[in-house]
Amino acid sequence: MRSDQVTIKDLARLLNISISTVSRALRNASDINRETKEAVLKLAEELNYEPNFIAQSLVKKQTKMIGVIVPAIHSNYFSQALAGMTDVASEFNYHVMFCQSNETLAQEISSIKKLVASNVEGLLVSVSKESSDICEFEKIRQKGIPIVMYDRILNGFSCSKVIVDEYEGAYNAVKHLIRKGCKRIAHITGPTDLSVSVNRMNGYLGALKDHNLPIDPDLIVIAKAFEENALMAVKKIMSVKPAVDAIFCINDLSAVIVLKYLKSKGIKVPEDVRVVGFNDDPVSGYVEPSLTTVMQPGYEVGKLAMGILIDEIQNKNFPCQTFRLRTKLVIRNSSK
Amino acid sequence: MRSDQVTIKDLARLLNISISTVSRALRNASDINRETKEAVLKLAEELNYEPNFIAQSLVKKQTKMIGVIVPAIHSNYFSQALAGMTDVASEFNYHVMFCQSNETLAQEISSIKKLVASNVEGLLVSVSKESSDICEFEKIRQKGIPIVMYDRILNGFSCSKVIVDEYEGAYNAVKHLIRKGCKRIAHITGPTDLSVSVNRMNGYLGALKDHNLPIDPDLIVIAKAFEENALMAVKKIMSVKPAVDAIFCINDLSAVIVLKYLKSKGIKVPEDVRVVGFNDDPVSGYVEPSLTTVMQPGYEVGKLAMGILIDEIQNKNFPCQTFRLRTKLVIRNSSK
DNA sequence: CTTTATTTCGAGAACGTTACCGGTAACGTT
DNA sequence: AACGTTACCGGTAACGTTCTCGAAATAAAG
Repeated sequence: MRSDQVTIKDLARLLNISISTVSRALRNASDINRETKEAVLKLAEELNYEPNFIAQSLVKKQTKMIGVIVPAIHSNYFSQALAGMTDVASEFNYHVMFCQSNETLAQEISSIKKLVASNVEGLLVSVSKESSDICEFEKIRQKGIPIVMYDRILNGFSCSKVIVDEYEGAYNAVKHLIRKGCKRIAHITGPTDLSVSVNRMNGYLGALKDHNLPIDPDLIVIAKAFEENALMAVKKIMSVKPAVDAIFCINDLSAVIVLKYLKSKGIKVPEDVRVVGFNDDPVSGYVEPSLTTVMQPGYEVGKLAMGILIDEIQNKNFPCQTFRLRTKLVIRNSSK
Repeated sequence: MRSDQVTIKDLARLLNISISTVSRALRNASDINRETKEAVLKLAEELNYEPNFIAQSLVKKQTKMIGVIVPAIHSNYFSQALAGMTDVASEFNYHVMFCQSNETLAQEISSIKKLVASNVEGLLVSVSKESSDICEFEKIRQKGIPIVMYDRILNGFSCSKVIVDEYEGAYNAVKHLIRKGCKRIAHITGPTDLSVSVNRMNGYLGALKDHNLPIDPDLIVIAKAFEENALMAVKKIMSVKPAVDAIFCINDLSAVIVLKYLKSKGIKVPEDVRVVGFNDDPVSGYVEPSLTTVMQPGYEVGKLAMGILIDEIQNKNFPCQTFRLRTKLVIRNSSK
């Protein structure tokens, strides 16, 4: 903040009128003479006057700032979401203040506190993998600050939420495999307490059930840290008899590891085993064979979440609806 | 901003002391009695008092906010940089307000204006592909707001800059190819007015010259929109006689397209043609064969740039140095 | 017991703006 | 001539802090 800033006072002094009049002229109120108003505007232009946003914030009690918490900004999906958010925010003249939680609860909480302390008017949060506690968020809401959760939500906390329909995405992916004639479809999932794991797993189970395929517990393997444990998982899966003819992976990076392993073992994809991932990460278009995957509309999630939040801020009502965006199955060579 | 906020006034009233004393207690000044100070702190804790950041900003003339402009937030490199920035910022208790230029000059300018109007204390900018005009930035600096440019810099504008040594990166990549025995090394470059193109091209030329290899203009092909024109470029290159034995690409995505084309034509990589990219995009580890590439330390660029900016803000001196971070050649199968 | 130093505190201005309340012309109406 | 409208404008209090200055209370020194 510069100290040489031109203020409303300077304009008033130079024009020999009161600061109230200048203020009125600037935010074109009704009770002001056209000529004086024009004089003020002209001088303001000449002196390059810019209203002091901080001072305005103080009296109007609004900062036009929105806090966004992202688990990890590298990650194609979240950066897409962030892009959607900033686009909508700037359309409505809001600013976004942005923090990373780096997937830890501690950083998440400290970020939230910082954002609240900077008087954000609303919060957009996707919780870290560690988070399950509601009470921190309850505190924020008690202060009257609206929260919209996106993607990684906390079920116990009531607020507006924007998520993608992972169940349907997984369901359609597995249905696609079944239509291709697969009968023994394995699933590599994540930790059972994560909503991503649960939703995608349920979609998998639902599709099997609806198509009268038996559910074989041996074909469901947990990869605790996702791609880091995917290799172990695929090894385990490929050792099961009778052999599987498809693997549905919780995300693309795991699927890529699976593809690599299968190739190293001389197992042909998609002829011997079909593989499907989740996310539509850029890699999936580049691997060999290219990977069939479930596209999540990250940009749209961001746009919608920000739109809802701004609406809640401006209308001061909090409907607590949950919006579920649809995924899209992107069929590539790994399942053809 | 909530209206039910506990203020310093409330504390004063409840304790029957003046607001000045409360203020002193809160920012532990020297001239205050230990007991009263403790009483204030205790009550503040009980009532959950949080200082009003806006009010503090107004009188202290500092907002603790830094504006960051990114050409495009999706893009692994820039999101890495952003991660580095936010990490450093939060370490020094600064906040980052973030805008996208989406590679257009218009959005870049409007973003800058918005950020300045919100009283950011400094600006971190990577210019869009369209930008070449200095005067907008001159205006900002005249207001006393420090600017640090990172990655995509404007040479004509004097400020601190953080870039990666693309020349050296390209030079080493080409040297690596030469060491592998390559003699006819082609280069797919970008538009000639972009600094990325120029720097990498110069590195390529430098390495050839230093190793006494002739420069063949037929082997340098411009792909105007990078990867979108890479296919045409590689076709042109492969039609040149005598045949090339290596292709150095301006970025990884172009290189991946090159790899695909060569594979489709039955040309073996690295046996017939070696390929090297630039950026160390995540894809490069997943393609087949995996891609040798030049790693740019995005996270470090962000950290360093933010560190310099904060230093300039706090010490109010603007040394206008240029920092050049080193790249790292990541050797994978496409050049082995 | 006065004088001086030290500690502790309060009053009030300031930061730049908005918003409310009232005042003064000028004009028209009765 | 007295009154009511209207149009325009100024004074001033807020918003929640920090900061300077001086005053009061206490302690130390003579």
